Amino acid sequence: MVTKKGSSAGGSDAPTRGKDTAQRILDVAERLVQHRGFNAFSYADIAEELGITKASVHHHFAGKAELGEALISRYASTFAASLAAIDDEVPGAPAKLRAYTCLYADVLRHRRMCLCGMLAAEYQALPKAICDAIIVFFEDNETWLKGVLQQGRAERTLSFQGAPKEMARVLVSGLEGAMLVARLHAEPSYLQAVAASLLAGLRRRADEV
Amino acid sequence: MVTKKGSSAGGSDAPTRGKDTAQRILDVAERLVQHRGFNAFSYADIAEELGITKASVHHHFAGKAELGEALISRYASTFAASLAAIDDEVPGAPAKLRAYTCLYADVLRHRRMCLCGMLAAEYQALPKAICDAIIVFFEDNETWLKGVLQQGRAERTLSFQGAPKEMARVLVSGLEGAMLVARLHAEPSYLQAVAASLLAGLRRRADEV
DNA sequence: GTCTATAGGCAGATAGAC
DNA sequence: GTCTATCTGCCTATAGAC
Repeated sequence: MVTKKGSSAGGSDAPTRGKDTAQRILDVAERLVQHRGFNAFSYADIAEELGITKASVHHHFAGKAELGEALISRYASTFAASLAAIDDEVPGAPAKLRAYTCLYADVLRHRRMCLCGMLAAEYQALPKAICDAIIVFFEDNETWLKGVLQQGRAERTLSFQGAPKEMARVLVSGLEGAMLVARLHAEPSYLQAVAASLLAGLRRRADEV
Repeated sequence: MVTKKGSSAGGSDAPTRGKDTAQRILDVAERLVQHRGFNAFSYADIAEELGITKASVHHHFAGKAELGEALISRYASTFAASLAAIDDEVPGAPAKLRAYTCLYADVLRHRRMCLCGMLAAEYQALPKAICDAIIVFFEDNETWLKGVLQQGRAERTLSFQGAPKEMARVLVSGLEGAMLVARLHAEPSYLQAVAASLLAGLRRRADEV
């Protein structure tokens, strides 16, 4: 069979061109997990969509647990890179928070749940290695947000009660929950509106209308 | 307290005494769904725990879809009764909101996710009838919260920017997301702290410390 | 790296005896 | 209402040819 390894740009929505098989498997598996959950997709689903066999999938990822680990590892890396990019390119705590909420909106764009939010729901039914990785993901998010919130307080561009750590948890919870509920609705603006309300609560008094 | 315990939501972990088999099946199934998700438990799990056979479970609930519908129906009824009890017994919008957050805390007590929050995650992998019921559950919650928020504005006991409907969505999202993330942590206070922060943002200026 | 073929198990579900 | 027995199908996973 002729393998088509064209040079088309690897967009995240038509992800099966111009990448090696392992990456294509991860692309499909990621979408399936984000849509249905880890326990509601199979190797057969992946194989059928890519036009290969289940055995080929096993060649790249020995078992479902290993596939799950690879999935969350890649997702966490991408997310961490996005946070680093915000740190580098976006000045000011309020703008950083807005950029952070946009990361969530991007994930939700195709009715996907946050991969780690989905896995968090299924936590008690997942392999141990995956559970550990989920916890690290949320700790990293909390830590990054805590830093931005501290920066905002120091810059006097953000105003909020309580510890930065607590407010970081409010933001993570609010955004993950908004994704969860938004997927039930037809309106794509659900998450954006909740995010805007959450951030509005962090504005300085002087900025309030 | 407002909680009307005795049947399901936030119920004990040994709910199998003094009830008929159908209710015991629902008790076990509910806990399994809240812990693992709808697609990560089986009739065999239920049968084994109750000391009966899979066939007996099928006698009471013909298929998994029907079981799921019964599950969400009972859960929504219990939740609606709790909201009605708050309306009847708790005066003042701020106290009503605190009582509302306690409903979530009760569910989380045994590391359970909100049944409908869990099903919301699995939305794209569930039977249609269940999907419809989930949407109604969240609409009802939003509507009830909107009413309380309107009351609080009228009473001048709550102060917040934006429409009550938007703020209702912030609260639902924040609490569901907090449950989702809290289950990863050892600390049982995670949800309580997030809930307190959310409600703190609704206090009147005069009430702020 | 991909395939065919298959193992071994568990899933949801049903028939019919008691 | 509960049981035993069974069906059918899908699941994860593996062996071995090409």
